[in-house]
Amino acid sequence: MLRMRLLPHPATEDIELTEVLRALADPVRLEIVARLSACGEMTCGNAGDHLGVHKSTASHHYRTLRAAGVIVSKQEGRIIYISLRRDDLDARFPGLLDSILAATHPTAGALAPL
Amino acid sequence: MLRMRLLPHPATEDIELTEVLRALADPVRLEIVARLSACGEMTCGNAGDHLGVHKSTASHHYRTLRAAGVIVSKQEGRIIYISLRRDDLDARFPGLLDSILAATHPTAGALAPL
DNA sequence: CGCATGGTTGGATTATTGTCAAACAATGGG
DNA sequence: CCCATTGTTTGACAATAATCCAACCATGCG
Repeated sequence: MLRMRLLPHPATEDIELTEVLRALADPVRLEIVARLSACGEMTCGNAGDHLGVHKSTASHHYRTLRAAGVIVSKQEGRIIYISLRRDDLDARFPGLLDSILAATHPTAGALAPL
Repeated sequence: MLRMRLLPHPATEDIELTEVLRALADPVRLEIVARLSACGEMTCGNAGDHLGVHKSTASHHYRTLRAAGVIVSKQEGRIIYISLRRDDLDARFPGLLDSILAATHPTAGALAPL
C-alpha cells in the first residue's frame, strides 16, 4: 500500500522561539539540521550516519527537533523521511534559520554531499 | 578612585555558536538580552528587576551570558554595568542576534523603557 | 571605622538532558 | 508466514542546569 503518514508536529504558529533555540543549541542536532539544509529530505538513517552517537540517540534528537518545530517527519513504508521546516521557520522567525545555518558551515557547503 | 574594570569574557573569535544558542535558549536570559537591546547599558539590578527570579539566579544568568560571549560586564565602583556585545556577535554570526531579537518582541518595543 | 548597597559565590535541591543498550514495533520481501 | 530492515521506546545513568537561600565581598558614604 505504501501509505504516507506525517508524524505529529506543532503548527507553525505554535513554534516557540526558545524551543527552537534550545533544539539548535546542541552540536549533534545542529549537524543534523545542517545536513538537512544541504541535502534536503533525508532518511533518518542517512541523517544520523557518522554522527558519533547511537541510533537511538539520533532518534531522540529527531524527536526533539520535531517537537520544537524544526523538522517534519513523514513515513513511507518502513522508511521515515525528515526535512527542515524552512518555510514555517522563515515565516515565524524571519532570518533566524539562515543566520544560524550560515554560522554553521563557516565557508561553504562544508558537508560532503551524500 | 572609581577604577573601571572589565570582567573576563571570551574573545570575539572564541564565541561559539552552540554556546550562544544555548545561552539564549532560556526565557529569563532572553528577556535580559531583550532589555539590554532596548535599553542599552544597564546595571545588573535594573536588568534583573521583575524577572521573577532571585537576585543570585539573575547573577548566574549574567555569568552564563558573559561566558557565552553575549554580554560584557564592566564594573565602576560598586555598580556593574552589562551590555550586549552586539558588534562582536554581528561580526561572528551576521544577522543572528537581529533575527532573534526581532522574534523576541513580536510587534515593537514591547518592554516598557526603564 | 561601621554600615548600607550592589552583586557574587557556595551549597543544596530539583529537574532536564544526552547517552547507550536492549527490547520492541511496523513494514515489506522472500 | 517468517525474517531482515528501519526506527522508536523504555530504562538506566551520568552530567548539566535552574533555582533558592545564606553567606560573603567590595565599595563608597557618613
